[in-house]
Amino acid sequence: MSGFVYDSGFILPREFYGRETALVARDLLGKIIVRLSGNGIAAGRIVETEAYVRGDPACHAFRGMTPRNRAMFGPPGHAYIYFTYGMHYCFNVVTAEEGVGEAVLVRALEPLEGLCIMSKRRGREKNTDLCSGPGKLVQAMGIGPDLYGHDLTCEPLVILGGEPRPGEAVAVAARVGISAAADLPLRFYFKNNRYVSKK
DNA sequence: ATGATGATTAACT
DNA sequence: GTTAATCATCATG
Repeated sequence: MSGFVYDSGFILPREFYGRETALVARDLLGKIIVRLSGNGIAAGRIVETEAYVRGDPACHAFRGMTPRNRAMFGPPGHAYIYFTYGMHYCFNVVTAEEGVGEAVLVRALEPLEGLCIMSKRRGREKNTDLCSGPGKLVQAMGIGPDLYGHDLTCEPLVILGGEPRPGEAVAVAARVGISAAADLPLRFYFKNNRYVSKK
């Protein structure tokens, strides 16, 4: 392990995740995801999230547990990763309490470290096109189905503490790309941040 | 067994 | 703004 980002942070404790999902989604803004792999270290700051909660028809856990969503019903602080549109993976953090089935979708990161690795994985050069979307950041960070259910307090994929910068404001809006419960204000992002997936 | 759908992205017009 | 790419998952029969 190496890199200033990794050495300067602290790993978020499980208690951070074991709270109301919308709160976790909001508080995840500014936190840092670190991915260790054979290619080196990659890290990014979370700038956009969405909450998926109980009683929410847009939530993958809405109709109960299936082989696909079983990680959502596991302990908080673990990864729920799913495949969609026949070509993309998305990364979520399990929240609330075990057995409930709630999670936070991480929609965008501000790249901090390992920009070269990210560019290589993405096949794109522009910094703003590396992690500005749920499918993009998963690709840039080298996150795959092998990390399904992974404990995010452990390597090789961890989330470290971090705070909003002075003057950085949190915006709340409707979630992106869903048809059910499309009006709920469960999307959180940093206003005016260039790495957010959509304005 | 079959069919509709999707927490997306990139490439067009 | 529109659309093709591309397929696992899930509900239905």
